[in-house]
Amino acid sequence: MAKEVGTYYDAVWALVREIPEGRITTFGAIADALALGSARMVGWALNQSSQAEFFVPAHRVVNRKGELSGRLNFETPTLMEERLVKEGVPVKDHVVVDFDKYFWSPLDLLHEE
DNA sequence: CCAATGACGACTT
DNA sequence: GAAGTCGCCATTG
Repeated sequence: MAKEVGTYYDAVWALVREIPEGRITTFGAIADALALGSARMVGWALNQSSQAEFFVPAHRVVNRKGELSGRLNFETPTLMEERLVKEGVPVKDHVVVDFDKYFWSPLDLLHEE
C-alpha cells in the first residue's frame, strides 16, 4: 500500500488541486512552477494520483496542445472529457476548445499574493 | 546494469 | 509551417 509517496507527487497533486473549476493547465506549466523534474514527471505523478488520499482533478491538466492526452488513463476514456465539458470547458475531438482562453497558470497563485 | 517507454516540451531541419 | 530529433527523469523489463 505504500502511501509514502515522493514529495514531488504530493506537490503536483496539491497544485493540481488548486486549479479552479472550469480551468485547465499544462504539464509544462506545473513542472515549471515546481521547478522540479520535467513535464514527463508531472504526467507520471498524475498517473499515480489515483493513489492520492484526496481527489485530484487531473482532468484539468492537459498537454501543451490542449489535448486530453491521458484520457485513456482515467477510469473510463470518456471521464476526462465529460468532466471538462460538465465544468464548462468545451472539448472537441479530445482537444480543449479555446485552450489558451481557459488556460490557468499555477504561477497565478503567487500572483494573487 | 543497460535498454525501452511514458498523461511532454522545446529546438532544429 | 509541418515533421523530425533530442532532452527530461523515473519506472519497468
